[in-house]
Amino acid sequence: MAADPAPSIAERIRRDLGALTPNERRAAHRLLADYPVAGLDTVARFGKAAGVSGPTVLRMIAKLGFTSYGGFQTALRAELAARLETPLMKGGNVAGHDLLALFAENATDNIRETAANVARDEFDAVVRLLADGNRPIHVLGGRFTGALAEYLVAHLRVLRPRVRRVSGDSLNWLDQMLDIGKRDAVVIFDIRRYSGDVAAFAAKAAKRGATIALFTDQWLSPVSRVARHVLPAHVVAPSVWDSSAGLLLLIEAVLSAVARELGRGARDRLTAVEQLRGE
Amino acid sequence: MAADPAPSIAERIRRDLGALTPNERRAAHRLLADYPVAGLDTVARFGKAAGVSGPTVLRMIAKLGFTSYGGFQTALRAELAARLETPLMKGGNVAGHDLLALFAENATDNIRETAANVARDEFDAVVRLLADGNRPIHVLGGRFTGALAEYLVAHLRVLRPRVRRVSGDSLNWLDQMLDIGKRDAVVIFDIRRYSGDVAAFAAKAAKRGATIALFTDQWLSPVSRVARHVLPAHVVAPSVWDSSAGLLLLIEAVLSAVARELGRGARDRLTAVEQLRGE
DNA sequence: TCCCACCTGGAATATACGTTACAAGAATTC
DNA sequence: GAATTCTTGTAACGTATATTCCAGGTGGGA
Repeated sequence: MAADPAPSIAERIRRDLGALTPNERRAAHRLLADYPVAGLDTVARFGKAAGVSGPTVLRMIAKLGFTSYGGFQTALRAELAARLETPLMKGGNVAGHDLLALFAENATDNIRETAANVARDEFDAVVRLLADGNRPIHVLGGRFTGALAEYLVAHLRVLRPRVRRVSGDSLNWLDQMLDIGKRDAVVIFDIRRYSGDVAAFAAKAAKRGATIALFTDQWLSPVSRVARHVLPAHVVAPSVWDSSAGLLLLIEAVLSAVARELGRGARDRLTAVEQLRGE
Repeated sequence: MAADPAPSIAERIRRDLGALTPNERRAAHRLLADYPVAGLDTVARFGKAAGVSGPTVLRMIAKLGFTSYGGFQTALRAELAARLETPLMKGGNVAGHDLLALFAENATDNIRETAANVARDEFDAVVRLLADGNRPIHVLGGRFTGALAEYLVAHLRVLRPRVRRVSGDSLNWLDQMLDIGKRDAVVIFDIRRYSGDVAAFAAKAAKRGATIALFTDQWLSPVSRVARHVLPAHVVAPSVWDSSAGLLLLIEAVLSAVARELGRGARDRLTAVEQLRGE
């Protein structure tokens, strides 16, 4: 009930995320995505789950201010105990059998969780990346996330030039890979079940030196291992499929922030586009 | 979600409590009292907290059917992860009112308003329309809503045949109009600023006798005049553009309802598709 | 009262684990 | 393009930990 005065470990991670090295950040993301269970495992298994080595995990822990892994785990356990103490029954089922109301409730949960778990540094970094008008942007989505990729592209194109959606089937992707180099940014959408094709594309792009930003679910697509920035959304839904509400939140918030970052330049461009359309 | 079929560790303890020796029982009670955190500590500390020795703890664990303390802890962690998966604020509230939090709040508002204002009869009618597998479906979106159209199509295609997205620019639409007749259903996405092209397409399709379902904003696109069913969403956002969160809610809820309506048929189709993909 | 079966914890042991040192590689700066 | 700093994983190390063994203790039955 009462907000703890001392910053929780999760908060500390989000705050210090900027001071971490890329692989350390990967480990931190893994912890946030599977919080706090991932941290209760052994160093070796924790590292393996995050795709980094044990020492990297320990360095991450050290930068958070813990002198030993044991102390870190003790803190996690204490936090967990405090949390589990308060009954976690979330207010009884108000939804009843109204499907729409049920979905609305679920979507708001996902959105709240997503907003709470995204590291602000990562968010800002992605915004800066997309707001760099000189840097070419390539956006790729999977089967269902392709629509989200299109959503992002349709809006981003209005704000800035050099935005391209990587489209067609996976065989054509490779052709489009030729244009990707060190200065390019690649935005990937990938939620479970993760697409092998998308992961392969991301890996190749990373190898070519491109900066990769990943929109994924809370369990993190394997692409997270090669991604420079990761924005995880909660996606669980009472349905056959997961819900994209959290991802959409991230996209819309990023777009708005990019527009603000670009300022007047984007506005001019926006009105110019409108004018062209009007004719 | 679904209650796990395997008995939880806590249940196992309660069941086997009679078979335990007095001190083993003390350890078991300690675990139940501080579940599952106590069991994630070291054997020595666990024992000390319960007032018994390490070996006693291990014998207790062994009687529960675990061959090693490590295995026991792994089981506890797995159980904990499953339990925490259900929405539950991770790591407390995020400090400060940042952009993401602002958007999250706004999105939840939109979603709540949308759910409150959609007529349930209309919702059900749209679901029945889309669940009619014999009726061809044509889906059309505007510049920004095109992505939402694609989202709907990508999912609906898995559930049923005869789903087509009306794509390309507005000149090509007319060609695709030829296939549309009295038995066809046309799904239109249109939010402000409303597209004249889309409205024209909808009017023509209506004239040909097609049944039109419209996803729009709270002020209603002019298409609503020719539409048979209208689902309005709230879209206001603190940004350059409106938010599609409410529309996405409607889409996902409709999809889930259609899946339920189609029942086993859709499931079979869904698994068949997955199998094809697997090859 | 003695005996026996069963608990129980202390101490020894083997192992898994956290930790540290180091060298190779990547990124950055001049 | 070269030099330097930063980043990262491998391998060796020492320690904390789980595990085993055994002796002391306890309670119940003849």
